[in-house]
Amino acid sequence: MDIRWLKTFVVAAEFENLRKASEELYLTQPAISKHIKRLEEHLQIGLFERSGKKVILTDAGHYFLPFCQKANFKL
Amino acid sequence: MDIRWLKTFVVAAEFENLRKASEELYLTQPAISKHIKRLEEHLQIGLFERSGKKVILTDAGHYFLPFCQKANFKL
DNA sequence: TAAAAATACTCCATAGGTATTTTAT
DNA sequence: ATAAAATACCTATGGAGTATTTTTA
Repeated sequence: MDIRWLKTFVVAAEFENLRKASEELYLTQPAISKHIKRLEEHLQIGLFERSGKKVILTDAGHYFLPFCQKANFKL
Repeated sequence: MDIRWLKTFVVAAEFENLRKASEELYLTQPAISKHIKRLEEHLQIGLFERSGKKVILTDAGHYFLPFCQKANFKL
């Protein structure tokens, strides 16, 4: 698992908007989608609820977020 | 950067022996060598001193190890 | 000379991109 | 209609393996 997936998750969760996250991280929107998807698969947890063009944190996502923020990814 | 590189570093550092680390992690010895090499490149820090068939932690490696052990890699 | 690490190579998986499609507003 | 996310496809990189070479103890 790539540590950058976590950074992507944090930014995406803070914006609750993948396109904005992609700009923040200098990546494309599809790249962000894939990071999130692979993180969810890896953890076997749904982090975002998709309802069309909205993306909102699930309960699990809310639980996981501060843990990731704290880790801070200085590596 | 793959989070498994860190796990590999911890095990390799504890054994100071890449072959043993490879057995512990169910990987091959060349795979371990590459993990370490890429982690060093990524961090731009030498973690092990190579003197032929010995592999010993550098000062930086000693400094970095407890940080990685603490992180624990539950993800 | 035996054992440990590094290197060369091959194969396959995945990261990231562009282009496109889907869908909710 | 517009804008956001997902999907399809492509290329390049990297991960892990086997086989081999290097090195020193």
